[in-house]
Amino acid sequence: MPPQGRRRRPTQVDIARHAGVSQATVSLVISGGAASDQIAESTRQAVLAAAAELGYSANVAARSLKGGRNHLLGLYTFEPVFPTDQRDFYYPFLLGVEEETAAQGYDLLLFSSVSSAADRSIYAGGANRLKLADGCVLLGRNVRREELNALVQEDFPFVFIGRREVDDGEVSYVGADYVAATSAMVAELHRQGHRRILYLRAIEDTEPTRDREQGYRKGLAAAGLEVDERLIQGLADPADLSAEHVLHWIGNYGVTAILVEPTEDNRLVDALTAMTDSERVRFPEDCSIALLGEPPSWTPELRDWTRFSLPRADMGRAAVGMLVGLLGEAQPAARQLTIPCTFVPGDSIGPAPRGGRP
Amino acid sequence: MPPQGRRRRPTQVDIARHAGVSQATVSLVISGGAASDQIAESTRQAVLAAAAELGYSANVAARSLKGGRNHLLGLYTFEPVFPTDQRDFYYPFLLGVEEETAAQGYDLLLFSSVSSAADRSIYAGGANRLKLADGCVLLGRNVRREELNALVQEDFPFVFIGRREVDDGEVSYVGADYVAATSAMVAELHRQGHRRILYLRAIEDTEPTRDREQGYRKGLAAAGLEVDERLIQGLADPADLSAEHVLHWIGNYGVTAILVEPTEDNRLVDALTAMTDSERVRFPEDCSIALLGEPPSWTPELRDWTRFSLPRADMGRAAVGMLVGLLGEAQPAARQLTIPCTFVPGDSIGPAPRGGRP
DNA sequence: ATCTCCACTTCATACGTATTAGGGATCGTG
DNA sequence: CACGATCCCTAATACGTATGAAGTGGAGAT
Repeated sequence: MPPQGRRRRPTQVDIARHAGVSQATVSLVISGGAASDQIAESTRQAVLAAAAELGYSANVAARSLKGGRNHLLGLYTFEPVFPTDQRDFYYPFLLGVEEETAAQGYDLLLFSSVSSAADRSIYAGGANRLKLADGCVLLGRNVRREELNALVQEDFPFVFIGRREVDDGEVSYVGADYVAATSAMVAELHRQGHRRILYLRAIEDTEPTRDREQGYRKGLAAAGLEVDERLIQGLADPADLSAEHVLHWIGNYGVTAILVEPTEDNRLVDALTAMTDSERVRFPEDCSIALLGEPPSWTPELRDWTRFSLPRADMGRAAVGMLVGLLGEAQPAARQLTIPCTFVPGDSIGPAPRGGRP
Repeated sequence: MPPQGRRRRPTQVDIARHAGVSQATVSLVISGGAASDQIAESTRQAVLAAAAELGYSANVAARSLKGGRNHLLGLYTFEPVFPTDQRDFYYPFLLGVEEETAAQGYDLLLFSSVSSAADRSIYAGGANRLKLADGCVLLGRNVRREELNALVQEDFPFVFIGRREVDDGEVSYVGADYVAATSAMVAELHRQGHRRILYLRAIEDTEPTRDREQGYRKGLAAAGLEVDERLIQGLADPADLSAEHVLHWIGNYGVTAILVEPTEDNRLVDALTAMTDSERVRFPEDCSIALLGEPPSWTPELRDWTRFSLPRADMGRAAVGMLVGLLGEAQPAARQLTIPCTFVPGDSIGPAPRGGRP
């Protein structure tokens, strides 16, 4: 006996019975594809009427099990986006993804059910949850490498927002051109007379960090400057950045400018603001400083730090466009797209101080 | 011949063959449920080893096909949320919905694939798209009544954010208490000496508007004031609100205070700002003014209008909680929940001018 | 009248998993 | 030795859809 509490949702079989045809006919009418013009108009109408009357809607699971498309794109983030202050950073990506998904005629499936950080796994419960969607956009800094590898091995169609690499195989991505942007930032500082430029990088060795370092070295080379490895400093937590640090670098290394890699949250900006407020070191009079990226949100009362900004919504849109492209191909090959960043002049860099160490 | 381009992912059958057991045994081991302690330890290990070696991951589609539920909650908005400036209004709802959805262990399906306003129908394509999800949260002001009716008839589980009524049957909703909030606003104005209070309502006769009007009448009654029907004015577009209007009301009707129903976009605030800038009428010196709700986003440089604000994220969370509750019931009955609004004092109301008409 | 052809519809099956009823050993017991 | 009991496993089936093959009936041709 079927459960009588919640009425079972109607299936194609129900419609078929109701309209006096076979389930196969219903399928042909509903999915409306190539073979559907084989159906007589009267039959088609009868089926549609029955479907409307019974309130039919296709079962996604069955459809995608069969191998067909269900017109869902997934969005999966490796970090929790919504509850934290990171959301200000990720929201523009989401916007772009959402917008383009709608424009392409897909619906968006937000993978978010995680009870704890440990559960934040694509393969939670032994299953690749992403497979519910036709393809997936991935996002986030703290990638689980083994999962990314597995995804590539399964060759599930996905596009990463941000450049990513895996050991074997290639990842499709839409990335920001950190190399060029960082290099340009070095060039600008060099133009203003700086010769001792410190690069403050994240500890983790992720692609975005590697790209910035590469841009730093490239920029120095282009300017004809030597790389002093002591000027590449790792910082576990940008909140640790203090006036003491900066004064030490100025005094001991002759540093006149600092490039800082920001985080997706507000820690870096908070640290900078604290430093400014302490008035122990002035930017850019004592030292120029520029951000290799853009903190989450920019409110007008915040200081206009020199930086470059990512076209986040554009990247989201481009990722969806690429994904839909991949889905259309029989033998999809990985694609890569790099989008330039925008230089934001700001007011935290200036000419190198004259009194610097020679 | 299997397609060699996209390699087929291993299934339980593959593992079974590999481990020399049956598919059923694999399923028992993998899903690990109640009956899995029936399996000999040696067999279990063999299966797990084979699964690991082949890189098995369960197929969600098949799993949820078998089970009926797919652990998806839908979010459908009757207005386009993302590309417009309305998004600032709807975003907090989305936040709450997303957060609670994740907390409840569901994924969120955003229905957004609409190419035109005409397509913005639940029943586009003759099928109820919402049914892709186990249940759905609905949102938006411009509801399609006939669709809402149909949804209720189908008894598809859904919760509306905002109070809604249908002709027959009951809608589950999480609404804001506009009646109490508006009534309280009237009381506050009365306390400050106002006797001639104009209510500027939306033209459309939706529940939120009706509730505000009810609160207005209730507030007047509680203050012992008569209702002058001329003081209830409809405004098709809040952008039409001008200094001329206000001066006319002050001069001809003796109005000393105005209550305005805001829109989800920035039109009302723009109109108010324009009026303030024109300096033809001053708030609150010439006339007090308060908003019956809250415009999309509040940036610090914006004037601090007196208003009340909706606990939008809370409403989103509550809606999801209610929906999950409904899904858990065998015979779900409609539920209603009303959440109080917060009074924001602001600076646009003050004591009634003395020189007003008696 | 028989055959062909065409337009339309149905049959049969596959997709991958969960589950229930039961089958085949092995063991203990009478 | 026969019989049930126990343990471990498998066969069979259902879930809802899509699709290539096969079938049906009627119109037209021979």
